[in-house]
Amino acid sequence: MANYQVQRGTYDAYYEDAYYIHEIEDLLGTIAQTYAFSEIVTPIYEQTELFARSAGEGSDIVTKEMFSFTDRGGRNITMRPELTAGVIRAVVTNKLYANSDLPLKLYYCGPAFRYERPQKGRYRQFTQFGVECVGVNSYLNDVEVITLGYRALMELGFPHVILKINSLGNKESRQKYMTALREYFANHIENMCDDCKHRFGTNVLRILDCKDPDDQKIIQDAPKIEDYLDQESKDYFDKVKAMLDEDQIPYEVDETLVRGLDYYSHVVFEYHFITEDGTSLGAIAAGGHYDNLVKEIGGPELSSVGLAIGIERVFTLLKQIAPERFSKLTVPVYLAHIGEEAIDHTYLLMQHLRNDGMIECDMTFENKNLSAQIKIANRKGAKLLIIVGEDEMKKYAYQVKNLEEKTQEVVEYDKLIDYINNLEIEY
RNA sequence: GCGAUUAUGGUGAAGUGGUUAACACAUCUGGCUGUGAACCAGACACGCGUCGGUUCGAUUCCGAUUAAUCGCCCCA
Repeated sequence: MANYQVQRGTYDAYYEDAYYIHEIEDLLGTIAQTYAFSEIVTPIYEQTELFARSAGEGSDIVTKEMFSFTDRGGRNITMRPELTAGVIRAVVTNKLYANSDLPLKLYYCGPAFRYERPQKGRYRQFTQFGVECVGVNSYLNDVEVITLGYRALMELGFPHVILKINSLGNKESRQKYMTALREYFANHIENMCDDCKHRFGTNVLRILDCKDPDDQKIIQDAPKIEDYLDQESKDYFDKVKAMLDEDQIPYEVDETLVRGLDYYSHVVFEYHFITEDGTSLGAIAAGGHYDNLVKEIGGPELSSVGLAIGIERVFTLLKQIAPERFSKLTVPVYLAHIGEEAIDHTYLLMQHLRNDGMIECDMTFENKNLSAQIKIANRKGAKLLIIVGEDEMKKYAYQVKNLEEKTQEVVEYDKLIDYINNLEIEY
């Protein structure tokens, strides 16, 4: 007999987990809607080329983390490693920019795939929620997205969130800065760690993130992005910061924040959360401004700003800091029958409650004795137990027992739904 | 892709180179066929992640493999 197991880096969600993950996604969707973003659903796979172009040929995502395959028609296919590229592709394919008021404000939620070493809050199939604002015409678009992310995390129940922001400047500023960095590190790279040597070739900016203490000393004296931003880039960043201040969104500027995707420019940001016992899952959400992606993918020149939230990371952390929020799911009303003859009658009564009263209820179809049924009701967390026996069937009036207060009274068939609704049971 | 730790039932877990793999919780049955407790008597791993090896014999030793967790890389 084959012994199947869940694939590495994937997981099954059921019962409370499935329910609350959905609740988190719904809440995020609602918040995005209040910011006037509308949902977009795009395919889970796209042609490989799309991701190779958008994420950057040299990025780790492209070089070693993609789930790629050739389909039966010989096409090169990749399971999306992130959703932005697909969303922008959809915008271009459907020419959404042509007949809508800009900017386009879209949100998405769905699975993404990266072939990585799994860790806590980090899976090979994971869920991203995010927003994209395509065709920005004001620094306020950036502010709006950053704020949306911050408010969303607060709304989800994080007691505090560290928002880090930085500016990579426009394309020219960024180019100049990267050249300066390359020149600077060229003289030091010999003495730096292997990872940095690798980054030197692929993405110099990433060297700034290095945690090696010896490298840190070298990095401290490296050119600062601030000095390479041209006036336009500086003004842009200043205006963003000023408005965040105005709107009382706390942030800290982190000059080493560069992000891994090649398409970012101007403002980039990350949201971090550290629990009291020091657990950090890295960024729980992150995003940035990008100027060239739409054009790169075949559309007009449109600047955009976007943000992605890692659902699994959010859920893992929230469960750790506020487990009481994710309480056991219950069935509020349970029906019990006495004697085999009462089962069918009870079933019809249950259907009446469900269909005419939208009352969540359940019963067993087995002929069990009453105490066994009470036990099941308790296990399911029922607040109310309706007992159907010989007498009750004759009179169409039932014993309704409040399992918490241990009280009991007789309620007639016609009044049952109102009776239950008036109790205002908390689900 | 690199390094480290771990792996026993539905759950928490103890344990040993050799007859029946503790204990607890949960679950099921009966004592108790109209009311949630307690109690009593039973049941519940033909198996110790998987596959090989050493051995007269392995869950226990060795190897490989798979998975989880942690660190790195990277990222949500």
